[in-house]
Amino acid sequence: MANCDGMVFHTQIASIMEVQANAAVAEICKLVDDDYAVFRLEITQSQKENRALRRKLQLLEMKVARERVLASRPSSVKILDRYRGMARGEGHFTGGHRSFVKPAGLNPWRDDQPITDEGSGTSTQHVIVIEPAEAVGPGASSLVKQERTEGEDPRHTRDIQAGAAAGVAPPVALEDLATTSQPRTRPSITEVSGTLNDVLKSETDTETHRLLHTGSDDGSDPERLLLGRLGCSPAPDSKDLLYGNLSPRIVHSHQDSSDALETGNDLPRSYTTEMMPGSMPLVLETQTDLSRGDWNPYSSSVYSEGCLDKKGEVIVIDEVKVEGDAPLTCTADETPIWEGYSQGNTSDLLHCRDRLETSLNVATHSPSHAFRDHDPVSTSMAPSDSRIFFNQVFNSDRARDKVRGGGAASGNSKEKRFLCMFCNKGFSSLQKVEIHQRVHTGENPFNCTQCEKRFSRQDHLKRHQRVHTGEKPFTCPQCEKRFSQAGDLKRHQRVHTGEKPFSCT
DNA sequence: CTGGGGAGGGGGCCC
DNA sequence: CGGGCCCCCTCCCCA
Repeated sequence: MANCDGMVFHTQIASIMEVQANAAVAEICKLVDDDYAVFRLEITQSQKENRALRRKLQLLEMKVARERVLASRPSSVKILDRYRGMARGEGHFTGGHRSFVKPAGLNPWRDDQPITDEGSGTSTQHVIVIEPAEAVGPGASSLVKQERTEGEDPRHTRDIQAGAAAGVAPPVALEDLATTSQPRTRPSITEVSGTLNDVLKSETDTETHRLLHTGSDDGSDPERLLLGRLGCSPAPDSKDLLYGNLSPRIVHSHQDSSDALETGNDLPRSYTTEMMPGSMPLVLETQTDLSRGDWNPYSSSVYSEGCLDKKGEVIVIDEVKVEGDAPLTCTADETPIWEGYSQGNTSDLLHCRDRLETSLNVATHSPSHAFRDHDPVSTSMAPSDSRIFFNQVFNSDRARDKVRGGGAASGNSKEKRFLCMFCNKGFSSLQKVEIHQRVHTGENPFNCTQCEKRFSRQDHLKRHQRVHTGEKPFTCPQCEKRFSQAGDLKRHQRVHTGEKPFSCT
């Protein structure tokens, strides 16, 4: 019985001890957890303070370094100052700039100063610095970004700078980048932009990619610039239409300076052909250069954009401004009599044209001389010259015939102030040049209701419609034969007269 | 080969 | 100045 009681007693003792032990463990755990939380909080706060102090230290060092550079290299500081202005939204670059990734090792103020969080791995810095570029358009981008990546994130930087250089990305808001950036577990981007306050203000635990983007380099690629918008390819042989010195022709466009430098004097074909209003179809949005006279005041407003040509010599121009005189051009089969003449020199140009007229047996007593002396158009082109250009454009036997013989050779009696924007040929009235330009545009606004044929001129349509009506108003007095065209009758009458005006030489 | 028909492009004149 | 008309030259095609 006593043994039984002892057993019960021991069991109760053990139970009590177990309960007490569990309570003690629980209490200990609770204490540990609380202390741990407190310690973690303190550690976190210390880390924050540590980061803040580090950044302040680095910014002070940056400031010192920048002032040091200011004393030694004013241009660099100018860049930085402009960049700071951009960071504050105070302005924009007036000139072209080119951005590149500056190696971290070349960073004058960040050497050996990687901003790293505690325990982070290797860090790299990508600093994109703005440098002046010679010929980049006003829309050139300016991108200043200092990025610390953990481990590696060079692709991000490359993407940003590539986008900026290619101009594919519009000016990007900082928040947009923040929303698209990958979430991270710790702050990893440090932005160095603008004033010290700006930087300090950016020190938050939120993760942001801050990007200063003041514009897009939308003109870095001349090929895309020229051709992309209108979807046309440059004429593969358009260069063959050109002769002489092309350099005086200047095209202002959004062209990357590097490309321009690479091409050197050998301008892109599309540009050079664009600069030849007399040789190629032109599409100009602006033609305000008075050095060329008041030629073609109409056409520039008619065809504001597009690409067209009868023989596929497609030229597309988007916002070009032409300076200097219109150069003479010549096809390969023409005698390059003006070769060596300096473009842009009016006297040379006129001299050249005199030789042209002489060499082509064009009547030099034509009013084009007086025309040349009094009309500003003369500085660019005379009608007799324009025929040459027309020939160059189409390079066809038909065009050559027009140059050698009749056609427009007879019409210099009136002042031809209206020049075709495609071939520079002069016309006496706006209507005439309008009609003529349909040759180049292929526009046939007059269509026959009977056969769906289309014509560029109303009188041609009317003449054609005699085919359907059977009307033949021209009757031969000798044989009573009837013709629908007066010219046909005249030609026919030579059968009776025996006149053969064309003899083989 | 020649003549004829149809058409394209340009210039001039008149209203 | 624009529209219409006429004239001219030329080319292409066909019978």
